[in-house]
Amino acid sequence: MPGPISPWRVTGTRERRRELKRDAVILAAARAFRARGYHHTSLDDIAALLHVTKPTLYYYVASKEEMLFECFRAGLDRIATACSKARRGTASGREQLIEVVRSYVEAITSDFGWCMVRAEDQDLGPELGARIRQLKSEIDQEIRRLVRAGIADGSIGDCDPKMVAFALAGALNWIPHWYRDNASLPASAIADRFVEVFVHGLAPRREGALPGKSS
Amino acid sequence: MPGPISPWRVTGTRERRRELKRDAVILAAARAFRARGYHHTSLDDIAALLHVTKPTLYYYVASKEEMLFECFRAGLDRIATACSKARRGTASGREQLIEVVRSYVEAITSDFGWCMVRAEDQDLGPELGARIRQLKSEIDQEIRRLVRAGIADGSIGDCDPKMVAFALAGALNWIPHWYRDNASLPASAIADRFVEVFVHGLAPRREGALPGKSS
Amino acid sequence: MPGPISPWRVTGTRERRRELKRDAVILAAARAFRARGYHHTSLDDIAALLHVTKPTLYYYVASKEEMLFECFRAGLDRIATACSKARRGTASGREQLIEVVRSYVEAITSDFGWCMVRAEDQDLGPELGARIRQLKSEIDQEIRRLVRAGIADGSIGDCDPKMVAFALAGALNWIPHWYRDNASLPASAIADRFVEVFVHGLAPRREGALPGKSS
Amino acid sequence: MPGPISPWRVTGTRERRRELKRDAVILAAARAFRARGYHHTSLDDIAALLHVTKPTLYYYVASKEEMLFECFRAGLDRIATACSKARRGTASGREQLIEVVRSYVEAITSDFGWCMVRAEDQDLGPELGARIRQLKSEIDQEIRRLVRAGIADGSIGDCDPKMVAFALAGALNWIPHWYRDNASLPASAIADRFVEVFVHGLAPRREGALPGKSS
DNA sequence: TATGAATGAGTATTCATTCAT
DNA sequence: GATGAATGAATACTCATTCAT
Repeated sequence: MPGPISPWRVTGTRERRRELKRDAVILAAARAFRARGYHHTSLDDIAALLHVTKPTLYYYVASKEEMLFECFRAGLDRIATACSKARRGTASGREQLIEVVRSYVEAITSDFGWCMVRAEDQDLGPELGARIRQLKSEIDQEIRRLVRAGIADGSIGDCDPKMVAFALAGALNWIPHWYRDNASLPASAIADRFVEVFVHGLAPRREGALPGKSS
Repeated sequence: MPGPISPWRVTGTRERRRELKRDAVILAAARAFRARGYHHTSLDDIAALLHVTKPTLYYYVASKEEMLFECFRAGLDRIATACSKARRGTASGREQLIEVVRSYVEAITSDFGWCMVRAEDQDLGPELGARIRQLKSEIDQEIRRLVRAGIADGSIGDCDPKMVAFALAGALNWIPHWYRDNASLPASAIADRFVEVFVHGLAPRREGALPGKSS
Repeated sequence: MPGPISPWRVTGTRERRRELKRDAVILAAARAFRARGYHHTSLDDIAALLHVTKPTLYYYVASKEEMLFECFRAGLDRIATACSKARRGTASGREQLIEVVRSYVEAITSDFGWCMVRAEDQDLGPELGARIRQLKSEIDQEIRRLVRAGIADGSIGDCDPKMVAFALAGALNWIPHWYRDNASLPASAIADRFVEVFVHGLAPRREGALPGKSS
Repeated sequence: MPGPISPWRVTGTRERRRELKRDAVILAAARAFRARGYHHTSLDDIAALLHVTKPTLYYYVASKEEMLFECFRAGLDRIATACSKARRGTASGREQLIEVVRSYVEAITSDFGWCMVRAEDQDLGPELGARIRQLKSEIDQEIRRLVRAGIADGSIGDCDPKMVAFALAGALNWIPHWYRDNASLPASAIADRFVEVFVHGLAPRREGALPGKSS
């Protein structure tokens, strides 16, 4: 996943080349932000990662703020996609929720995961800040919806959907705080453990208890 | 909890007054950081909150970094206290863990909660940064220990203590992201819901299942 | 020697232009330091001299300290060059020493003379401070060497080379304290007088020795 | 000469006690300035040397500037005294000049020597700055006068009194740059060497020449 | 006398951003 | 497309100085 990211010197249609480079800028930004934090990352740092000079960045991006926004969005989009994909299925609310968790873990361990949860929307102006908050809210609502669906179809026990969504999202969003690319469990294993906890809880399961689908 | 915080013009022994003022500086910093973010808070902002001039802050604190450190510490100390208090009991691992969760929620919804989890230790020099990381690690270890104790005494089912600790801490640490002093459930209620989820999971409980302590 | 020093708006290769501008920054700093003293000179002052804004200075120089260092070095280099040039000759030790004095006076009446002797190496960090002290020491050693050479070849009478070097260097280094570009003797005349004093002393020269009324 | 300098806790008439303390403040300042440089010495530093707090200093001295002024003056006074003392004698100009040199060396190796020559009158306001410049000028004039007297009475050869005064003062004033209390020759020995150089010059003395008082 | 507390004024440094080339 | 050069704005920190007690 790391590797060289500078597509300067690349071929394709003008349009395509430009797009590739812009993506590379965003990705480099995401990595730098993750490594040093947004405020401790200067545009020079990012430019250096791309073997380019600072003003060049402005050819692809309007401002540092926009970089952050795009990083946010890249991360949030993955989650949102995960959510809507899960919803298209016909499985029970619980099964759909589990599916979302799996995709969520996958997404949040990516390069953009850090930005998604650690970057502060304080750093975005009111305009972009509002858009990000909107995206975050949609994901939140989606999770609550799934919980409610589960309660409705009997696959989830009685609970407070809002708090459950907060607890679940919190556990997932916290991953970038401790996840290390090379030193942590693979995303799928993390997801397994999380599903286990959230589905069955910590209380010991008694004989003949729920035939959960824990892997 | 908010209210006036400036103890300028207050009485008491010199020692005591100085201590009060220093605490007020830290608290004002914590609130400002929570409201605007660390990097968007200037010392002038904090000074203004206290109706004092900037250099006065330096009379009580060595640097902006030290302010952040003290905020960190104020929050972490509460959690650490909660942990060690819980451990002193003779209850089962699970009961102790639940107790920690309750105190944790109480602590993290305080003014210092935000700093504790959102402030980046990137902003601390190597010296102070290391100390914070140490404190955080201790809390993490403590939680894992309780999980293991619960597994050992049978009050907690088989699980991966490390991942469980991450999930639990994540859910708890995420609280400052959504908690609003006046608009959210009271801390005790949040704790109840969280305990419910983490102890019993989302799967519907079968008749006559665990006699949990759900409220 | 004063004259306009801002090469902003000048031509040449990019490399060359940059070099010229950096030199201009150093020179402007030297003049400002000489006029107002290091600590009373703000970067704004220097920037104003160059009709440039403050951050521009940082494009050419890393810090105010570096400016001072370069001023130091510019002056010391001239002296060092004078010393080594003199030594290459085959003249007697005394003649070489006299040659050094002439070049020394020339150098120390330059714009950088003041920095060389009046700026305190206290103002340089340990790193740069050490380098400056090293350069100063080399010049000192060089002068002592010439004195010793003179004693050896008989062109200089018996004396304490170290103290002679101190006396000589002191007289020369003091020049910036009283020298005024427009109001003092030209450098060569100053050198003549100094050579006269140091070579023959104050005692009247006469056929058959002085009827000194030595105590 | 170093030793403890704080006379707080001392007896005597009120007047006398105050005077002693003021002197101690000036001396502490002189030492601090010599050790760290004027601009790198804070009033806290000086107060600490005296085991006193900063505002206390203001009870004895009007400002940091005044401290510097008094240090200047303390040094210059010693020189001036040396000059006028020498002049009272009936010896030849040369002998009087030699006497001045001896006293000068004695004075300039004192704690105040550094301030006298290294402190910049830039740091004094126009008022005090002018007074210092006046004092310095008087000493300069005095030396020139002695040189002229020597020329007149035949004890000094033909020369440019102004340049000779500059050379001589330079050599003497430079002493604080290299003099170390514990590691250099004693003042009297330094004076001997300097007198030797300035009286007889570096040129080897011819047979039967001056029966100088070389050590 | 001495001090704890407070402050006003000043300054080096950083960095996102712009623009002529 | 890309860059060298320049800048405006912002901010942490220092310190001499004052004053009520």
